[in-house]
Amino acid sequence: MRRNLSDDLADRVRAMIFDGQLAAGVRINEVHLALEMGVSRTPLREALQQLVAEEAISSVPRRGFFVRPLTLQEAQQIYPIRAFLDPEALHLSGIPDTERFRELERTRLRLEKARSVKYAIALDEDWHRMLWADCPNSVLTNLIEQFILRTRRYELASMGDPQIVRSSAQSKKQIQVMLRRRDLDGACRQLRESLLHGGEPVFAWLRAREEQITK
Amino acid sequence: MRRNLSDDLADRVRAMIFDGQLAAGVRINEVHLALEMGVSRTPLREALQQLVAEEAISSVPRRGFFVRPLTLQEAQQIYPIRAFLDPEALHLSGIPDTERFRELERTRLRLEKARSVKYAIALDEDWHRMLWADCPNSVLTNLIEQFILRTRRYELASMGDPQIVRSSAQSKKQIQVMLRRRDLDGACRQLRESLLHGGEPVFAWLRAREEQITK
DNA sequence: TTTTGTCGTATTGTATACAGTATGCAGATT
DNA sequence: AATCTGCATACTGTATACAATACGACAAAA
Repeated sequence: MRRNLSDDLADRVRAMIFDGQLAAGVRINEVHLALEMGVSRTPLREALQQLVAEEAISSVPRRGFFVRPLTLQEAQQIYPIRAFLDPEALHLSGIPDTERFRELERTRLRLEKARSVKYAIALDEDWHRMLWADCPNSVLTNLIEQFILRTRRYELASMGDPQIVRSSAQSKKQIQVMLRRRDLDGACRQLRESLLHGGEPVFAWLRAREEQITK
Repeated sequence: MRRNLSDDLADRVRAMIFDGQLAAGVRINEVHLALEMGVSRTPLREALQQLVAEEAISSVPRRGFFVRPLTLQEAQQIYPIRAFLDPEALHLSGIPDTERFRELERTRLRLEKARSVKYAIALDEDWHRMLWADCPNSVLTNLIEQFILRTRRYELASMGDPQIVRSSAQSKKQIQVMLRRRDLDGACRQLRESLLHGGEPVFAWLRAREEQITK
């Protein structure tokens, strides 16, 4: 099904935000950006509205669209939410089948060897998606996908080194072990812990940065 | 801060969907609707995109916008989500202060006496909002607000009688009692149960309706 | 009778034009 | 010097115009 220009634009602008081409906090000039992207303002505005719904940008009536800044406060609110969404989805998924176990392990190993940050983050996301791949509640999984986008932005910004992403490798292994033992509740608890602590490097980075700005 | 026309339109169209003026499943004719509302297509389309983000309508490229149908399947996915979002928010809010207790009780009493369905639903929503009024995680509360909109549509459609809304009155009372006893965890559990069962009348209505359609 | 193809029309997608408003600067006023 | 006021300008908000496409009706062929 062919998509609209607006949808493609949303992807492109999101990418520009994620890789810093559109810096956090800046005002988006619709005329400039439309010209730069070779489209008119109408579909661009529609794309920007989508990104507003994703909370990637904000809209101030009669002032324009702004790339939302990354704040410690927001990060500290987002990660705890994933910490109960993901386990809930895992719980509804049940114990993975053998095929899924293979995929989990394969992804985990690739993640250990990953060199680039972007790739490591993508693998980390994939690993998490596999945990609730069989979740029958698609409203819930769509919700998690939304939050994956929101956390991705923070992780891309804060991780200068794939090392940090891999720091959660140990807990991944542990979760897989518990699942293999068919201890679903235990795995959920472990996943919750993992996600709660997973935000720490991001928080640290934000704290350091906010102190820099203050001084 | 003055809002844009698009935002007002979003409210108006949402209201038209909620009260059935725009029936579930129908295709939205942009030209007609824009004419009818006395505006041009541009801000109307922007409004419709907002409603797409709220999952009130869906968009099929080159075919148009459609009012999303109400399905048993979706209802059965939405209510369980609120059943863990709301308690989480209550948990983060902590025990309400005395002022909030008064508000809770006042709202609960009004709800018992409510005559119209719309009013009863509004009071029910307000009562729930008060439970997590002190929740510091605004990302979470915004999320719940989104889901309140989604459940509201189902409740407005299914409840021909304020009686049904009041059916959860007993558990409200119980939750308040537990909070007064400063048993936060107990109240959260009770709230979870209440929300899980709260969907039942809606499910029953949808089941009955879907059978009607099938036969 | 069914199917397929073509054409006209209605409708969405995109571009452009116009209107209204926020912003910054120059000069005036205290 | 500081603040205010008016104006020019750049930008967003909305309307309109144009392009592309989906859909239905009708006709021709199997």
